[in-house]
Amino acid sequence: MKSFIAKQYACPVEYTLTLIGGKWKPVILWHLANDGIKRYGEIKKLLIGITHKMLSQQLKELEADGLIHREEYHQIPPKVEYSLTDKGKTLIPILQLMCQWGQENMEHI
Amino acid sequence: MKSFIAKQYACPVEYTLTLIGGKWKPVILWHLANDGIKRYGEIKKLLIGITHKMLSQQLKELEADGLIHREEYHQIPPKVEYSLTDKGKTLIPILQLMCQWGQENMEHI
DNA sequence: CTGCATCCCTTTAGATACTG
DNA sequence: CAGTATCTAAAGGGATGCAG
Repeated sequence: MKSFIAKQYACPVEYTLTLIGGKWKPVILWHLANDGIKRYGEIKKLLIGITHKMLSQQLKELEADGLIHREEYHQIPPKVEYSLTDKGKTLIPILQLMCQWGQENMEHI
Repeated sequence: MKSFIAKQYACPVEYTLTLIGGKWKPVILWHLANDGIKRYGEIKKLLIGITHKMLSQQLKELEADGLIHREEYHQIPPKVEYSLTDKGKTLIPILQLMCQWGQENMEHI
């Protein structure tokens, strides 16, 4: 999942999934898509069960892939806000489709 | 990724990704969507680099999740054919969207 | 040809502690 | 409040051999 390493993809779907796949990334993107700008701490409260380390890591990767924007305010205490970039916003239809499909199918578990 | 274990999902997207996420599943589904019925060996030839173990595992999980159908012919040598179920076919739009998004964005790497 | 089991190594993620 | 580093436990995936 190290986005900066050159890699060969057999299929574009595989590439897309390296950017938005995984346990946390889609949920992070989903919240930013719905709520716009969010602070680090706010995101952490929304993602029940995520560890501090994981959230930092995921946000860092999403930023490196140009999907989210990181705005840092140099204050004490620090304050950092995250939001979707234009590229990130183009993923919303995909997230919506997956969300819809999940809702329609997961109830039969 | 053990699909038969009860699990809580914070978001339907997460559930969807446990079914179609990962390195191989979307590609397998993609090929079955395009070509219809395929034999085990044919799929293996299409997925460059996949190991024997991985393919068996992924196919088994996809079958357990009701996304693909497994038709076994009791012959010597054995012959097994795989195809999408109706449920599996409902995923095609999602795969198409992800494929399209990947094509439009991965060229800028 | 297709599938399962085992061994083993690599990768990933959780817990904890520390910095600005 | 936000982020980093380290250590460790657990999961993932490759290679190989055996079975129907």
